[in-house]
This record gives sequence, structure tokens and C-alpha cells, in this order.
Amino acid sequence: MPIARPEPQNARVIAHVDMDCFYVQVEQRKNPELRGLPTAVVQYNSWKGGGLIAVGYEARKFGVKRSMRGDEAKRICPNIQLIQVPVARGKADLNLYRNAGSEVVSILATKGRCERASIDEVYLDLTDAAEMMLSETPPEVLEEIDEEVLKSHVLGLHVEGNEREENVKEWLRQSDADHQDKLLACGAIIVEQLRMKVLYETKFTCSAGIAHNKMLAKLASAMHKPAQQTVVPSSSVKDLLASLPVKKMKQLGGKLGSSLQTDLGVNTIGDLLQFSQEKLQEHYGVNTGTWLWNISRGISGDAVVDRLLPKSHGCGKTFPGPQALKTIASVENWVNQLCDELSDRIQSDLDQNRRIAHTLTLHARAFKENDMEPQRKFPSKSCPLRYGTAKIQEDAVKLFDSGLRDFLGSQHIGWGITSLSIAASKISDLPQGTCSILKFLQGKIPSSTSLSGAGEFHNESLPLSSTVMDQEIKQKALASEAASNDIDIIFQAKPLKRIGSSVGKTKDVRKSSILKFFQSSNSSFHTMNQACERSSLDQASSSSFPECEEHSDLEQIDEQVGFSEDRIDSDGHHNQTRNGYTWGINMENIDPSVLDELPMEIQREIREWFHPPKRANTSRKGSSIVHYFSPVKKG
DNA sequence: ACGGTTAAAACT
DNA sequence: TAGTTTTAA
Repeated sequence: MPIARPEPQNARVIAHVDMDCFYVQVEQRKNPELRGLPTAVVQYNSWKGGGLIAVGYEARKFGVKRSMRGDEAKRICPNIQLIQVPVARGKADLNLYRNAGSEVVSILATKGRCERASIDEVYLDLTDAAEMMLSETPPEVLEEIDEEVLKSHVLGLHVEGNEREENVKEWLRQSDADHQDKLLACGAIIVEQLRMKVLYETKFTCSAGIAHNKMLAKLASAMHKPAQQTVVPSSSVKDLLASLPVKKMKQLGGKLGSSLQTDLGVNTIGDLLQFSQEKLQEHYGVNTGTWLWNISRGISGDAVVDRLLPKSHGCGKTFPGPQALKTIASVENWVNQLCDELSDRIQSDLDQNRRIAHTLTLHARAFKENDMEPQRKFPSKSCPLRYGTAKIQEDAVKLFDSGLRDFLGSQHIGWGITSLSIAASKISDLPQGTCSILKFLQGKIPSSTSLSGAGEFHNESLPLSSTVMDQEIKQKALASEAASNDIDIIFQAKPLKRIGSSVGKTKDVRKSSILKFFQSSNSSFHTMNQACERSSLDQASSSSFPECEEHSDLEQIDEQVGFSEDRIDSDGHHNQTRNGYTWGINMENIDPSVLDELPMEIQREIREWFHPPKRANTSRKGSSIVHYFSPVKKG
């Protein structure tokens, strides 16, 4: 449900940029002969001509709609060019469009805070850029305003024909306007420049809305398409919302919107104005009620979040009707295909963006034969994500098996799978100074200037030879790297917060893991510019890990890693920090198979420290050998 | 048999 | 909280 956020005091300039029939444009750029022709992008051509997922504007004139079948579109518009989505691994492959979306984002992100809202939409916070323009070269002093900007639509400025552009020009340049409108005028100029830049550099057109918040900007971007932009001055908001059907508002397209109509008799957003905040809260709870009250007044304080990349990666496929999968072997086959794609995508994300995913989730839809009971849903299952295609496949298959057992219970009857999907989520940035253990052993340690400043922590100051890490491990690891690219133990950072609140047996495992790890790897800490997060250990020793108190090692560790400055953070926790950073190590996502690469006796020793994690098919998840570790900056 | 994704809130 | 379900676009 929507959450209400108060509008920030000062007027913001927010833009929503939406690519016009994006997939079609991508295909038309790839094959320019399609330009100007009625075109649609379709997937799975075999059944009734496939399903349309994007329709060009020429084809829309014929009444062709998204979600029509290819055959149907052909009937309405015989000349339509149906372009198939690329297929890889037996399924639709959207990478072409994802990459095209990234091209656009990288251009749009240059003028202010940018939030990638979907593959073809972004929000921009242009407040600073607009304020800057207003103070340096406000529209009113400009000799000429770009002709393209004059094509903007300004809500509430109702003059058509020849005079339209003159009026827009006048509106943009009006010197008697209030500060808010002037800012929007600057925003319109900036957005037009950005859209031109997108067009020149990518050949894609887009539409945009410019307003004081995300909600209004989003509404506006859809009002004049394609390749146009719409400005929403504050003075136009009331009229705009008064006649806006509730379903047009983001978040009200589904059940909540229906309920508004049937339960409250509200047909337009403006109709909401007659209800008190309390009344709306009675019906829909505090959050949603307040949110409704706010949006009916054009208030929406959501910030534009600075995020250019997606928060998860997923892929899936449906197996409708007769295609349903009925054997374990066929399911495994498809799970493997999906994992193959997912593995590629998270690997690129790691290589290109230095981001790492922590959770693997599998979803499926299933039916039982001769089962009249309310169709119980196939449960989604997740487990820690291990990198490497084979490992992902292994884990995903286990997740499926576990899900299937839950789904079937004790019944021994026929089943079928009608959809499968997997996702990699909980993605975090790999901090500066992080590197794979192989690179570490090879001496290819990433420079960590942003984290250094503490002389004794400099990589250069401790030559690799000074590490006490067993020479044999080093040799073997280097040798195994020649044989396999698959072992890539990445040291990763994560604050240890959760350890203190873990329940059950795992905490003992983790505690000993921490201590043993420190005892055995102190020197690599120094070399790798890493240390432990003291606050977590404090927490651990004081509450959840009483056993820790018996270990005097902690102080020794502190000395070795060089903790010095004390700090009380906002939660009142006592942290030890260094150069403004709090250091942490991650105890999650342990991959037992990394041990296989090490000499036997080392393996044995390590196995004593850690219980091998059971994954995917048990209720115990996410334990317990150190897979990743590195420093992390704490907010 | 409105598909393939992505995101985020609610629920537990 | 972590994991799962639901809702929406």
C-alpha cells in the first residue's frame, strides 16, 4: 500500500521521462526500414501469432493494442510489421531492451538526481539545475528560446492554433510569475535539452512531464505522446485532478481504485476532496488514508532516489495449458536454462557495476490433477546465492524440489508446472578495496584510496610476502585458478547487525566462525585493508554471545586491526571507527564448495570451525562460513 | 492462453 | 528479521 509522505517545503522540479513504445523504437533503430511503418513487437509467434508487448504509434492508429495477439493485429492492420523478441535459451531475451534503456539512463542522469523507475522510465530531480538556471540565465532574459521548447504543453494554458507557441513562449518568459512557475519553466527547458540529447545520441524519442512532484510528473508525461512534454503549474493541479478518473492514478489501477469507486462512490481524484482525512483512514488505514488525502490535493513528497540500476534481476517463463511441465527432468531442464541466463546477468552486474546479489529465489505456478480443493499455491523458496552457473542451478533445483514437496504434501498425484521464475535480489555494492581472493593472492589488490588514510593499512605498505597466509594455500589457489575460473571468492562487506539477533544454534556457529577467522587471518586483514566491526562484537559479547566474554582474543584482535577512535552513533551504540568508517565483515553466504579447492588438511581444519550449511531444502538457511569480507562504510 | 519483468508493501 | 505473498505497473 502507498505510504504518505509530506511534501518537502521548498518547491522541487521533478521530471518523469517515459520512452515512447520503447521496444518498437529499439527494433526500428536496429532495422531503420521499419521506421514509419506500423510496427509491433511480439513474443512467441507460434500460438495465435504471439502476444504483442509494444505497439508503435502508426499501428495504434489502426486500433492495435498491447496484449493483442499477432493474428488479431494482422487482421486490424494487415500491413503491420511484427517483430519478434529475441529468443535465447528457449525463452524471450530482453537484454537488447535493457541495454538500450541503460543508454538512455546514462544520458538522463547527467543533469540531476536520477531514478530508474523501469526499463524505459526515469524520474529526475532537476531542482538544483533549475535554480541554477533561474539565477544565472532565467528564461526572461533569453533572446531566443529553443523552438522545440515552445512545443511544450502547459496545463491550464488553453490556446490553440498559431498563437499556441507564442503563448507558451510568453508563459516561459513571464517575469511576473511566481518562483515556482519560473522554476518549472527552467525545468521545461532543461528537460527539452535532455530529450534532444537522448534523440541525438540514441535515436530514441521520449515524452516527459515536468511538475513539482513525482506523481504529477508521471501523470503529465502520459498526457501528450509521443515525443512531447507537458508542464504542470501549481495553478492547474486542482482542475487536472478534479476530472482525473481514479484508475489513471498510479497505485489506483487495481483493487484499491475499484474499492474507492464501489465503496465510496469516488470516480475522480477530485471526488476524494470531500472526505476528511479521518474518514479515509477509517476505510483504508492510516498510511493509505493519509496518502489518498494528500494525492487528492496534489501532494506527494516521495523523493527521487538516486538509483540508476535495478534492485533485482529475474527471469522466468510460462508453460501455458498443454505445455505444462510434468516431469522433474523437464523442470530441471528449464530451471537450468533460467539459471544460465540469470548467472550471466548477475555476473555482468558484478563485472560492470561491482554489485553482488545475495539471495536466490524461485517461484513457480502449479496445478494438481483431479484436485478440486482450492488450488494451493506453489510456495516461493529462497536461499543464499552462490556465484557460478552450476551452483545456481544446483541450488535452484533444490529450491524447486523443496517447493514441490510442500506443494504436494503427502499426496501422490499428478502435477504440472505452468510457470517458473528465478530471481537474484538483495543486491549490494561491492565496496572500494574489495577484491576476489584470487586477485588478492596474485597481488592484484584494488587501490583503496577512498578508504585509506591510515598509513599502516595501505596495501603497498605491506608487501604480499609478509602475509602469514600459508604459502601452500597460495600456491594451490593460484594453481586452481589456472584450472578453473569458477572459484572466485569475493570478499564482501556487510555490517554484522544481524548476528546479535540471530536465534538458535547458528549463533554459536557464527561466533566461533568470527573468532577462528580472526585468529587465522589477521595478517590478511592488514594486507587487505580490512578489519572487523567492533560494534557487532560488542553487541555479541554483551548479549547474544555470552561465550565471547571468555575469549581474551577480542582485545588482541582490536590491537592488531588498530582500532582507536571511539564513537557513539545515533542509536547510542558504541562503535569503534577509523577515519570515519566503521568496518564490518559479512558472515553470510557461505559456500562450502570453496573448500574443495584447498589442500585437504586445511579443509579439515576449516570444517571443524564451521558446520557445513544446509541449504535450499531445510528450514535452516544462510549459515555459516566466511565467504565474503571487507570494509564497509556505515551510514 | 495478458507474457515477462521489476518493485515494493503487507503479512507472518 | 527474513522470507513469502500480494499488488501493481
